[in-house]
Amino acid sequence: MLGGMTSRDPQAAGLARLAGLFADETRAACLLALLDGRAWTAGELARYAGVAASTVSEHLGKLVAGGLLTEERQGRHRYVRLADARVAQLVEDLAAQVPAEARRAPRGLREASAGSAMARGRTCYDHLAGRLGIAVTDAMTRRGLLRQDTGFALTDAGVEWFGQVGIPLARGGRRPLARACLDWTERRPHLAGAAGAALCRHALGAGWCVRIGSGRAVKVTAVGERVLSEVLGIEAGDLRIGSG
Amino acid sequence: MLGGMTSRDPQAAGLARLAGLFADETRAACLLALLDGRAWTAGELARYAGVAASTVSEHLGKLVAGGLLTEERQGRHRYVRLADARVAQLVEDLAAQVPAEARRAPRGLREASAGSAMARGRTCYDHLAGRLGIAVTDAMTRRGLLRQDTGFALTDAGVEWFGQVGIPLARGGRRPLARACLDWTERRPHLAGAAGAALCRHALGAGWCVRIGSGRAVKVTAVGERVLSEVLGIEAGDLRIGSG
DNA sequence: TGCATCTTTCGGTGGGCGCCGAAGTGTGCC
DNA sequence: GGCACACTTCGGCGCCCACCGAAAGATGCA
Repeated sequence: MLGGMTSRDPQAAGLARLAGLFADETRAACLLALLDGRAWTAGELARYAGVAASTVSEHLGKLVAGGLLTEERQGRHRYVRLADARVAQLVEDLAAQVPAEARRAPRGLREASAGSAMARGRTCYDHLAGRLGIAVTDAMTRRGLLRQDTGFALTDAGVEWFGQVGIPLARGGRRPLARACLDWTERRPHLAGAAGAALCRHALGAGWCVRIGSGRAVKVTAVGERVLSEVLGIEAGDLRIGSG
Repeated sequence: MLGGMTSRDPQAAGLARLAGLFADETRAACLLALLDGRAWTAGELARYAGVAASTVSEHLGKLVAGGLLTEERQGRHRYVRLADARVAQLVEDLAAQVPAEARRAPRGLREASAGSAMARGRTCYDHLAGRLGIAVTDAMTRRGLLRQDTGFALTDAGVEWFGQVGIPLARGGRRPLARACLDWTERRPHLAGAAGAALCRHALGAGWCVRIGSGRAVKVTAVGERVLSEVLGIEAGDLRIGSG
């Protein structure tokens, strides 16, 4: 539309341009893959998306130019990652609005197994998601550390809890401390924001859970089961609610 | 890409399809116009967007089919509106991410005057925005009715305040009571969600403010100034902060 | 019934863009 | 130096889609 002309409505033009970055299946697949919060090389994304390397190279150029990704060159590799938490949130928000029809039962055994592991626990950019994320969020709400009835915020007891457990909360940053992330497999909100990121970082650092393979899936360790039971009252059964 | 073939990644395909609905300047302009929360006819949108009626007709068909709009036929008119608050939120979220470069000083005097009125106060789907929305949100935070330091939620005092002022809060619905909406002119969060909608509805119903013309802009009345001063301690000057 | 208004359908046109393979550039390794 | 590898650039192809005007369909009004 409107060839080289300047646009009549800059806001609409900007919105259309931004949305256009998501409006291609290959680019969308890349963005969803990058939602694991880590850096991927161009070649990995090309294989993942099933297109030629040259194709993904052009896509990454657009995504970087559009501010959605940042890149880091290391030798002959081009690493890209989501630019920041706001971009991750945008991807999540859009993905959460995708009509449910798009979810389809996995085909093979391997795929089904991987899907099940993902459903149990995974990271969503920088916080915990899946049934693990929900269990943590619910437990915090049950114990009065988080309130979801009038919005979504940590309580004073919740802030204190982070200190007691030994997780430092960086307050004062521009990022909200607590925010709801609506996951697209479980359809329930779970803890995101600076507190969610700190919790996830600590959980991985302290060995409460470990990453499975190279993907987003995480698994609660024996240590993790004990600690989660102690500090939040989460029992192992709570992680298996709704099919295993 | 991938002609009639079924897609390899349904999630990515769904995301791309959804984003594609926003990825056209004319459709984006329609969605932004509809962010006033009211129903527009196809002809109004065509004139607004500056395209032929036949063109907008096709666009509306796609937006309705995609679930972003609902339509209501009345005689020879086709009224469309945003499907629900979730869609409105999605439009807001995307618009808020548009790089600031897209905002440009208005050209004519008429346009500048309209822009100024919009900046002072307006509705954003179903809640108050602009400097009015910010003033209300800040005042509620200052008075301990809303907490933004650990997330975004009404406090118990805030829930009580709604009752005292005579604004019924429909709790228990699936929609969160309080939610932050990041406006794209003021770059600060203001109150959205069920409570924000109830407050806006009451403010218009009780004559605290009135709509200006046919657009989104609203103006605080004399009654409104008095009431806002009484119940939230907002003085008239608070609405003029940051250029008038 | 006849006319005006709002909307939709259809055919045609042009441009944008996603895709690929081949060739080119830069880097690491032996 | 020479080879392998990761990525980029380029040319070309084909499809999709936003656009318009003309004509048809639907509705309200006189």
